[in-house]
Amino acid sequence: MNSVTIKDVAKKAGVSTATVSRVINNSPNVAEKTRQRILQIIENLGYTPHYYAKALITKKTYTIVLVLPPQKEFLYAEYFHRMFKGLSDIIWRKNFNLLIRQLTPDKDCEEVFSSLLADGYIIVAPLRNSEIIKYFETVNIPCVVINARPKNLAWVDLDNKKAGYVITNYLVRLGHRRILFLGGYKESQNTVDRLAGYRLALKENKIKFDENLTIYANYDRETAKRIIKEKLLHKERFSAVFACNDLMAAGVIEAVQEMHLSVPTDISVVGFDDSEIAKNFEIKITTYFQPFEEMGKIAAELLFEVMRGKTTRRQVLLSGELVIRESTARCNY
Amino acid sequence: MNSVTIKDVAKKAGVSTATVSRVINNSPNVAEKTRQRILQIIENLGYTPHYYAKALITKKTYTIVLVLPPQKEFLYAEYFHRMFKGLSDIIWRKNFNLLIRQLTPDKDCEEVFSSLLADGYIIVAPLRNSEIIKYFETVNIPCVVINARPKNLAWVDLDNKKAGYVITNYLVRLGHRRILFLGGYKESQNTVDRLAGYRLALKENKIKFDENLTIYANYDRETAKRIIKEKLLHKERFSAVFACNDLMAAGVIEAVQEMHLSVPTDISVVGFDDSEIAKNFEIKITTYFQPFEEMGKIAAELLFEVMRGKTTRRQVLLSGELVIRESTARCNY
DNA sequence: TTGTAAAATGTAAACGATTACAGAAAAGCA
DNA sequence: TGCTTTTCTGTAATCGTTTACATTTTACAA
Repeated sequence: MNSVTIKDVAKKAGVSTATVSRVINNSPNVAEKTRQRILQIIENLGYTPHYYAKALITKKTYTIVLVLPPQKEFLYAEYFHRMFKGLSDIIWRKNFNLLIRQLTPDKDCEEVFSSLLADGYIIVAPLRNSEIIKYFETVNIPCVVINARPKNLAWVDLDNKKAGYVITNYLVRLGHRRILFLGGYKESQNTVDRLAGYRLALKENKIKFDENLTIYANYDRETAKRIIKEKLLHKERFSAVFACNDLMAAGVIEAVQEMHLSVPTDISVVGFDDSEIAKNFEIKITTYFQPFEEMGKIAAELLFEVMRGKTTRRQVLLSGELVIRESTARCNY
Repeated sequence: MNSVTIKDVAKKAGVSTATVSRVINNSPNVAEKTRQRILQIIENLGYTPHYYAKALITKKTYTIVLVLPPQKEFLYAEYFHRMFKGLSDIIWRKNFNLLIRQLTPDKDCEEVFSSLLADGYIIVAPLRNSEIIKYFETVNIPCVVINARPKNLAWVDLDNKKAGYVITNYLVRLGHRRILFLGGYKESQNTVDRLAGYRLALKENKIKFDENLTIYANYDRETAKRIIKEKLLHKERFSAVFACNDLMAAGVIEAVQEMHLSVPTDISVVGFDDSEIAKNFEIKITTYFQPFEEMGKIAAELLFEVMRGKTTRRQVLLSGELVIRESTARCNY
């Protein structure tokens, strides 16, 4: 590999490695003439310091690890990519390296991390009761969590309750009273919080909460489709669906259409995320924009703050925005 | 960070660091009793070897660098994610680290790489005349290139000429004779090769190549839309469009519809990539599936072969597959 | 010219591991 | 028992840097 070392440079320049090291690190105490000469030699030899050797002694790796949750689909998910864009921008701009690691369900996290040297960690959407969070809560290594809110760590997250509230309120103002809440996983914190917002909005509008109108489809399009079809078959009455992602919203629309009803005339549908499918589906889907890119960006910035020791637990709650498209309309009964 | 070192273990066990090192590395020459005792102590102390120190001496980093081209949009692109999935699967399974780096237009590549120690590199879609390729062609560091075909390096790529041929042939067999070729960038090798396939198919079918039917829209949806509208306004005659990605195909469909024509009745449209938009667009788009995930997977496997010194320039050409959906039909005039 | 302070450079230990070589302990054998 | 062979363990150099401290060189004043 890169086999020219500081010693080669030193020898060629007729100085000690210490001096070379000093010019590399811009130490002030080195004669201008020497500095120029050494710089020239470095250039000629094509020398670059050995990252690991340097890290070994300075204990700075200039590496950030991005830790992803173990779900297989995660790497395909659009929100991940948008977040990644935000993150990487900041990290690369600072000339840090970015190392990615997806957790596996089996592997003990400590084993993975203690051998994965880095200056900081960004942990994305950890599972509930995830080992990693516990690990980072104890070890005092700089880290920032995205989409989870551990008490003692820095994090950035979407205000899901507010989002649920905004969406529901919007539908209510369109005249809808029987709004079906279509969650992801029942235990997913995102879903739980959005449901809370949904219920709050209902309450404020004096609409009674109906348990039959809360169902879960694991963020999966096909599941959503199946469930909604069943509901319609069983004559469950609702005039609007609030789906916890756009994929499920698409499934809902398909289901409605296959039951010979129409969106939005008969049933209004709202998605979540503002992903590509919402923009391009045959009926453009009304949805709630999540600022993923900004989340990534903020997480990275926050991490650098944590690494500088400025803070260890600044916690940032972001808002998204309702994007109204074609899948929602006034309730007409 | 992880501050328990091999010395701590050695001291606690009352042996030398050499012995501890031997048990860590499963050297056979260590008494079973000692091994067990040391293993126990390692466990208790939560010791893990320092990655960088180890790398420094063994010259193995267990790290692969994924090098991305400098286009900003790249990180958003769906094909990147699919590829990434294929890659990362293999790399993580082998317990290697995956480091991602996007090139910047300004930064000199050598500077970036010589300080970025790793065992191997995967270079994705390098720009024509890219510095990196030249660099890797000279330095003899294990690497594999995706979507480019440098003579002296290992690579994996799609057979774009064949793809162009297959698509064009399909359209011809539907009765289309005036097929508009909508390329990405004029200089992009992908576009060039697909165009070659297109021309070959025309030739074999005795259809004269018409220069006016070859245009470029930079892989951009809006540009495609604008250009097609213009063509239609100027009464350019064509019954089918072969677009070099699905995004442009979507733009084409929009243009056609806005000119009060219909897809596929009046004009057939074929996209490329088989991305989400092709599956979900209001008219499901006929397209050419690119096996991105497989490409990533093969690239990673190939890289490991190269690293083992088995080969340095195995070159793999993959085929995709035509996916017929709703945007194409028989030519009816 | 000499003395002193400041600036430049060198020496050597350290970072946390591995490993060739040497030395000690154990085992095998007569 | 003593000698040889095998197995186990320790010593110390090494990887490529940085940096505290020591030393040399330079600059300047008297």
